[in-house]
Amino acid sequence: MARNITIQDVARAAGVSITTVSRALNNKPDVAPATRQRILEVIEELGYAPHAQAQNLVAGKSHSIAVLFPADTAGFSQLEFEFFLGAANVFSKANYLFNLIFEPVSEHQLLNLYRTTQIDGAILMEIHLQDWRVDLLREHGYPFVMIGHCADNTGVSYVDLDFDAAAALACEHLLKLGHRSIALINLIGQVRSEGYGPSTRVLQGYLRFCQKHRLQPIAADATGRTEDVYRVTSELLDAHPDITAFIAHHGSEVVGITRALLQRNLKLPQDVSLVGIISDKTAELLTPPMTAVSFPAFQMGLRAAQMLIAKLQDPNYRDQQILLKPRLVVRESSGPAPQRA
Amino acid sequence: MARNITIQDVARAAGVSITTVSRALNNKPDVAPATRQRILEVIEELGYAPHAQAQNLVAGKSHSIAVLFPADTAGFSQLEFEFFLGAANVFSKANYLFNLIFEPVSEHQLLNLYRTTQIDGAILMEIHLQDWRVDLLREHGYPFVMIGHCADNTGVSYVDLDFDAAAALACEHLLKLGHRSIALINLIGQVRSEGYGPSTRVLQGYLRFCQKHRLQPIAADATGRTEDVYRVTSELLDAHPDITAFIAHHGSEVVGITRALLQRNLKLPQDVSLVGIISDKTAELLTPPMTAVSFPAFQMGLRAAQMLIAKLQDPNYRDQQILLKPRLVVRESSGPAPQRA
DNA sequence: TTGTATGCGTTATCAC
DNA sequence: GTGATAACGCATACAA
Repeated sequence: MARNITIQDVARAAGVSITTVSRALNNKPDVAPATRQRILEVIEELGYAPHAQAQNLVAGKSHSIAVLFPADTAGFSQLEFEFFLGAANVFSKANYLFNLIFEPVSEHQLLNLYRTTQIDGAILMEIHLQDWRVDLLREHGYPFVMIGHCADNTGVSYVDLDFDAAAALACEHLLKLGHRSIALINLIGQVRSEGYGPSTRVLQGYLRFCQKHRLQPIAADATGRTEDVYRVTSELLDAHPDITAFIAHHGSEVVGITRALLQRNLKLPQDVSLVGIISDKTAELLTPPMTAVSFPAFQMGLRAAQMLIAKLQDPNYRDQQILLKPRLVVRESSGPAPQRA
Repeated sequence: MARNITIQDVARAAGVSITTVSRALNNKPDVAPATRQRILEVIEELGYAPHAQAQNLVAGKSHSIAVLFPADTAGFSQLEFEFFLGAANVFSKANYLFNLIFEPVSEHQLLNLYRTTQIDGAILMEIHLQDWRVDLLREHGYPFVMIGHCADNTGVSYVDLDFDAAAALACEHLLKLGHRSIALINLIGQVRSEGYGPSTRVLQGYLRFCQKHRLQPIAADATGRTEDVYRVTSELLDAHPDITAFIAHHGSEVVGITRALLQRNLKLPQDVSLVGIISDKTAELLTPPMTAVSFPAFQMGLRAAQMLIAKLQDPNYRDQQILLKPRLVVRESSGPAPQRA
């Protein structure tokens, strides 16, 4: 691997100063057409490309952003991938490098990402109602955007799905089908611990719906681990034989739930209905295709990235807080409530 | 957001020169314990962290690598995510930034990633038998590692699954169960075009197996799009009513195949067996859980990253070419061949 | 043990 | 139009 060509080499070869090369490179005026032409030819010939780090050093920017997605290895899935695709799409077009950070970061590490100018901004995922990362970055004035939202969102931008409404939407669909014993398996994991936004809001929406329609709430927590979901589902079925429907908060729960149903010879959707909050892709992958509140992860990643770029580049940017209305897609995992004894 | 603290500020506050600060920072000898102590205190107090870009500029490195995964939006799935997780795991520990590039790059763009020192190295995915990216980088001597492998792999490092053997393994399992009309739906897409490594090798392994055991090969190509797979599957079933088993090259095919079976009221595994080459996670998500050759994506991402780091840091590094032996996990989508008329 | 001076590859500010 | 020259923040050879 040969030494990298520098602007010096180009200048020398073109018989001009580096200043002029720089000007030609950055499409500045005040360069004679003939000179510019010659310089561009030399650049082409030498295969020169400006040293990004040096440019960044002068500009005081890194042209690189990070997506902080602390991954509970149990919980990853199709969904997160769609977030990344959406975001990467935008960043690549805006000429930003897109860094993915799966490891949970410490306070120190998070600040240092900015201080060292490794990143210009960040997208935070897996947001909790009280999230120290948000408080920290807000306090220091470092640019970031959330996928998700906190209890207190003053002065920050975010895009999130309205999980409260999503739960209600799923319940409503089931209620219309005649279900009155609807169980919710909620997601609480290692990363997604107590106070994890979506879990809290799904539960809230569910409980509110039950209260409003005088249904008995039947809810339980589980991690994304299949065995755990399986166990919790089984316990619920034991304790509440009248259950005719389940709501699955997350794709990772589906296996455990269906396995528990299968073991009791309960069929979807004849004996039990199941409604999820998952991506369309995943919903269609399942058998039967799953009735679900669409999780528009690609769009959310896209929007978040756009917001971050605007925040970094537009001095007049005003924070946006986008709460997406949920949309239900009826497929084949839900049906009329069965008549039981 | 306050201006960043620099080594100058630290030097001033500690009453020493920047050289001494630099020494203390990098754990060099020749710093009086008392001085070092004082400097570290100042650093702590000021919240100083060295400017990564400036360090990189001096060092001539970027401490950042890219994973090039040209994503056919149709084809993404669980699998790819596991690659990333495995790789990111290694990079984060080695203190490298992990860039994900989904957009297909041009020759120019690829070279420029290195020339501009945006990256020190790359992991190439979606490798074709003849892959211009590989030729280009090899020719220029830029460090990279492949997940996958080409026809000609001289002088490069890679990790790949032995797809040829994987196909044979799947066939063998089916043959033992009495199946003699085994159909293969192979994957050819936009990104995964003609000459895509895994597709070619799966087909090869399949054809060889058929020849060896005097089975009639029944193969067809399909993109990852569900409708396409569905159509192809249906056509195969029409043309070959004797088919009792399918091999699915990739997770994205499963929906289309099962849908076609469902429509004909063919049940898994009683009427038809289905064996995939997919990640364990995906296999277990399906109903029935799918008999499959495990795709150890996490491990492959991990190994590739380790190889790349070694290549970047160890001057004596010798290229490794790792072809993983496939492993079959029998689940519930395969069973004895049915007796037909 | 510590400090001075130079260079990494750019861009920007000034002269010419 | 063009070219010296000083930054950007750091590491390092060399001096002291």
